[in-house]
Amino acid sequence: MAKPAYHHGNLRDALLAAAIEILEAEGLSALTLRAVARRVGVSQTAPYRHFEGKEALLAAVAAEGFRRKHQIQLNYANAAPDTGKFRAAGKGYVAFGQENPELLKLMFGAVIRDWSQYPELVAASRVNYDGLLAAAAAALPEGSLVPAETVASAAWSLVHGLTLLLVDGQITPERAGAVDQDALVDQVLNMLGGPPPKT
Amino acid sequence: MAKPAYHHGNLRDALLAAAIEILEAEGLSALTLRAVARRVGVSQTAPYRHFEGKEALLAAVAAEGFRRKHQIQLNYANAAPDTGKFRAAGKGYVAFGQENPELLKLMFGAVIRDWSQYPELVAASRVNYDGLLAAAAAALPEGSLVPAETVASAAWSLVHGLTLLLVDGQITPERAGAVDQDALVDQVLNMLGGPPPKT
DNA sequence: TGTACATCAGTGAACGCGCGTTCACTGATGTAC
DNA sequence: TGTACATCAGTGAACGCGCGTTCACTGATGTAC
Repeated sequence: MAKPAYHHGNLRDALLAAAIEILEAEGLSALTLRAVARRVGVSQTAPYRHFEGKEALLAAVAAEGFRRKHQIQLNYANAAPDTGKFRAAGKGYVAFGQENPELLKLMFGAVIRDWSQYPELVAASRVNYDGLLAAAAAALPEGSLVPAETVASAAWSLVHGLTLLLVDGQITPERAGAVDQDALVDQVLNMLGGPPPKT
Repeated sequence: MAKPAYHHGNLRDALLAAAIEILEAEGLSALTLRAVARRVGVSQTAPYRHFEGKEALLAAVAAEGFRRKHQIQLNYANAAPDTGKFRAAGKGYVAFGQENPELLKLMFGAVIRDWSQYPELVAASRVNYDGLLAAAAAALPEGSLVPAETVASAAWSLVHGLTLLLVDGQITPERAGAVDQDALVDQVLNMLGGPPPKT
């Protein structure tokens, strides 16, 4: 295992992991096929054994991003009581975005032009979206006049925007009048669907 | 005016306009100094007379973006009655983003690493933010327990996220259970701060 | 009004670089018998 | 168990390309007298 074998054994996964590391450390413009190969310690043409080309690698990275994000949101929700699962999933979203801001932007940006070419990506994002919808439905008070789809879209928008504005430094605790970032996130989430509870 | 003079006369503005056109038509990766010069019909080194380098051009483009966005939001707010100005400014945000999605991402993305190097950019974004804060304060019911900063941050997050998810095709009227995009935006905006009014 | 000259905007050739992708190849693996 | 051979993962040289930036330059403008 120590010395590099001719056959890597798990090159595809290693390339994906390296790509995400480069993405977060140096940004999208530094994420090149050659840089990924370099980081794994393999020749610059080796990635073509596992990906059709650069865009296919990016699509696989994005799909992996959706899987990781979904898992984090599940973890957050599972750790919360029933009444707090929807909010907890939102906090998981923010947490994922703060650890992987560039990945999040790749997942939602227009870098991958035609998603239909990458079923793995479509599937991973679909699983994540279905989780959102189910959580929104479960969080609705019974007899609600608002459909779950609307709540889901609004919650998604709020959390997505908050995450991006936080990681880009546009919203800060200072600007938002909050003592720290946790309080900031709570205050913003409280604004969805009603005034904050009077404590 | 018809034939190209040796001195352009307004090259700086022409370069900015060309840069925005390229950005929206072909994306950030196509936005190169050479492409901008080409589009204006000037030698590839001419931009250096007006910008220190590529990043300075990008910063000027982002600043122009903030100015345009601010103006559109003002136009929307001015056309609305007092009670609807805050919401109208939000709709102006969405409208700007739909016409200039790549520009919006450049303005808020991490492409320009150190804003402090570009006072024009800091000033333009500041003006825009101050407008948000003032509109949020004006929209608060008297005696509100929620500070304007919190409302501003939540509204900004909601509208920013909605805009990006719309232009990236992640939220659609179909997914959100809305008849069309106007209705979708209204429904999502209604979710801020309380349940929708029973019509 | 005319001229000398400083200033400044734009030119065009050139540099070094890293990129995505292709190609013919070689080394390792696993299967048939 | 041993051997022949097909398969497949990874190699390394090479291609053409567009990029940001530099340099010495030239043409146009405007000001001093």
